Amino acid sequence: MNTFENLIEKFRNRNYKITPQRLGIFKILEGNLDHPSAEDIFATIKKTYPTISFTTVYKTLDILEKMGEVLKITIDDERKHYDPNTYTHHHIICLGCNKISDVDAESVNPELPDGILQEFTPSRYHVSFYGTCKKCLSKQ
Amino acid sequence: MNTFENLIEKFRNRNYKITPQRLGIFKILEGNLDHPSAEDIFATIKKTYPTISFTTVYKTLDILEKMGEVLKITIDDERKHYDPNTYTHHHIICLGCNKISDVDAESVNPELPDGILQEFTPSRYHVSFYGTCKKCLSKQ
DNA sequence: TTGACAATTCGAAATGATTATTGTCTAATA
DNA sequence: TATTAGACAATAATCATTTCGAATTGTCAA
Repeated sequence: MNTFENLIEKFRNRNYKITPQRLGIFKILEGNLDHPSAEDIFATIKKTYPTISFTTVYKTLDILEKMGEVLKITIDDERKHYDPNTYTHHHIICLGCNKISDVDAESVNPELPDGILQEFTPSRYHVSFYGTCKKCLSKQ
Repeated sequence: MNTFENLIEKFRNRNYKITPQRLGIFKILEGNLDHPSAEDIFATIKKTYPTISFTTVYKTLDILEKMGEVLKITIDDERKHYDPNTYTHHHIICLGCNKISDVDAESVNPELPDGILQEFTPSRYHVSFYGTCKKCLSKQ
């Protein structure tokens, strides 16, 4: 995702107001590799703005998603996660601790068979790898 | 997934009772390539068993999932879908009509870079291709 | 700097998917 | 036949997410 300043600029251009709550959310997301859920973000920002509401968090994330500045990822059964890294990339999910990590796109190269390409025009794809991380493996 | 008869056998072996409701659900799932949601299944079986409850549908699907006879797929933001095809395979999702279709696994071969393989042991993976199907493409 | 106004906030209540609980019924077994 | 475990439907509960209305606050032009 863009830098903090970049996002402010983009919000201004679209006539979205810059509020301290939104700045707080931008700050949490900037460079964040943890794939936080809405609740994670809410919990974090509550430390700085104890009065912020869940609604504000959801609305801001919604705007960011529609602007293409964050990805809403649907790989967890329980809740959605947000990823400020909008470059094409993939995820590995540890079935032990549920931690989600990034995988660069270049190395992963799934292919669609010709037969399907005649019926379907792909615009993007996403790969989810499920398995066990080193830490969880050693615990077993 | 197994055939209808096969499932009955497996249920018997685990001392799960064979009820007409469950048979109805088995029948709906057998060979089903539509990736129905719990609600889809509920709506269909309601035609045969108007008194069946949502709970029964969820419980049966839950048992089937735990037995490894159906996959619960989490690619739709809104709800979960169930897939009786438990062989490793992938999905294409049309962004126009939301239709989900299968892609055989053999042709798709995503790879994890070595660096990650040292930190993470994958057990399975799933690829979601997003795009537009022929029908929706012609409508544009 | 101020004032007006639309955008934004908050909190409560609503929603929709899913899960848990409960009392009743049924079928298998002793 | 009596006992009992499991399955049923209905209902209530839960949990993430959305919606709503009223109060508040950035923003911009005067």
